[in-house]
Amino acid sequence: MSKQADSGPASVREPRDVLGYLLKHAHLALEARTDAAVAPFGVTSRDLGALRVIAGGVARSQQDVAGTLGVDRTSMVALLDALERAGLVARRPSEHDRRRNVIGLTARGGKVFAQAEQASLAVEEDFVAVLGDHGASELRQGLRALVGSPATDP
Amino acid sequence: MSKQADSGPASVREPRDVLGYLLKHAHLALEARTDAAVAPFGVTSRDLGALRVIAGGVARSQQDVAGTLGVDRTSMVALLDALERAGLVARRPSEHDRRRNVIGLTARGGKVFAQAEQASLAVEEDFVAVLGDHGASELRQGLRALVGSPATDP
DNA sequence: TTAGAATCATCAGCATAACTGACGATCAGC
DNA sequence: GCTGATCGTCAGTTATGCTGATGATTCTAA
Repeated sequence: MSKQADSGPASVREPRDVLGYLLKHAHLALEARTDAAVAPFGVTSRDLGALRVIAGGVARSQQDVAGTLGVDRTSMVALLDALERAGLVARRPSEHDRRRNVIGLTARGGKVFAQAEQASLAVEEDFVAVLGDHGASELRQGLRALVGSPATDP
Repeated sequence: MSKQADSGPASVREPRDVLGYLLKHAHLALEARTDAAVAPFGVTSRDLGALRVIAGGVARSQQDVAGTLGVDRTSMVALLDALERAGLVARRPSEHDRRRNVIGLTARGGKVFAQAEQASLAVEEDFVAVLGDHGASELRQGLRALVGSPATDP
């Protein structure tokens, strides 16, 4: 053997001390619960994210929606294909720039979004309940600060 | 067109108000920075996570490592294949249970881990610097609480 | 003691999603 | 008007998770 090195020098971080681990697992846990909660409405948490941005009415194009969500532009094509097939959103070419598609919710899409969003909110509140009201809002505050600052590249 | 519904009723959450969005993007941002910081050592943030668990010396099998990290057991095979090919870890059959592989760091693996972990720590500290010491520790605290509570399934 | 169930590492196959690069259609600036 | 950039789309590659199967091994119970 002799190829095996000494491998427990006491100074090794526990996974629970690693921020990346915490962020990943918190996200996975919340996503799993959200997916379960919105599945009855025929959508996934991913779909709901897109519906939310579209409902916000700020996005001017598919790439706007994709960029806002951090989804790849080519994945957004398929995502919207599915939502359109399900009758939840409608694409129409922009009048000002016919390269762009303007995405809007259909009447049915609006209803589904409202219901799924309510379920998602309930899941979120339950998820952060252990922190208490104060702790929950501080967590959001902190995360917003992290996400808000793009980088420190010296 | 008439198929388009009213799509901006003011009550739509901004992405920044959605916990899932915040967790996902905070994780992605940190992961990207970590990957950049540890790349010079020939590993990814994913590799580093595995090295960390292995260095901890608690894992008794590949599946232990995979389970701790939340990585699929079948993906762990390929991950360890790569680390082994790079000479950073070594598999050997357990003496007590020869179905299991005991994974250990090689001497070189220990060095790479130490260097990459240091770089990763620096990235983390820089990443949470905007929160201040107090805010950073509160964030970790909150996340630990979220990850710690498995579920509330009524 | 031995037969059947369970566990571990591995592999193959499928699904999802990110990424790159290309294309046609369209727009903007010179 | 031309050139270059942008938008949606498609094709192909890669990475990862999941399921299910296999062989080797261990455990359990009769």
